[in-house]
Amino acid sequence: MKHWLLKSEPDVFGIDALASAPGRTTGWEGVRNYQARNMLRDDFRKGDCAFFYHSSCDVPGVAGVVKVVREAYPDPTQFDATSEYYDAGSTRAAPRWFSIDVQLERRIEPVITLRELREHAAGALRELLILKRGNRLSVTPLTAAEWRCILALRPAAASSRAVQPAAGPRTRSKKS
DNA sequence: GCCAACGTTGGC
DNA sequence: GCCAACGTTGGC
Repeated sequence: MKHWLLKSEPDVFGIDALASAPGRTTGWEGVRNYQARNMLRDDFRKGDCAFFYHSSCDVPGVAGVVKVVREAYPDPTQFDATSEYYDAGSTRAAPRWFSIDVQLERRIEPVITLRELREHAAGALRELLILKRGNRLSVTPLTAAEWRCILALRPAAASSRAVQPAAGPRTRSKKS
């Protein structure tokens, strides 16, 4: 099983939108970068896990965990003349862009911020692609070790018997 | 709004 | 194939 990080702008489609989508599932549409397209088309497998990352917003960071529930298929928005992702140069016979479907596994609350990820930039997340200078790809792979390291920043409550809350002020009021 | 770092485009 | 111009991304 592979691990991924998928960026989305919460103003366009965020974790709230995914949580309220039918089946908590969405098509990952609108990717218009060839390198990202190649990964979606060739490398994503049913059952792969991905982080849902909020970008271009007040608090950039990892907002949830999703699972790939459908492998690559032609991105329908490329054929939709009313869509901002419309691509007149693409045909149904030879589609240029591809989507996958992902389902929300769990939210991560509070969001694991980019700042927080950077605290590990000299250590376990040294090679994490989104921390590399200038990496703007909206789809990037992670190693299993990177995946575990990030997940360990917000252990799932149900899976650990007595996780010590992080030291510091308790300002959270969210229920789990 | 700024700006660095990319990717894409198009002339040659 | 080269490369300058341009557009986009995305954090700050």
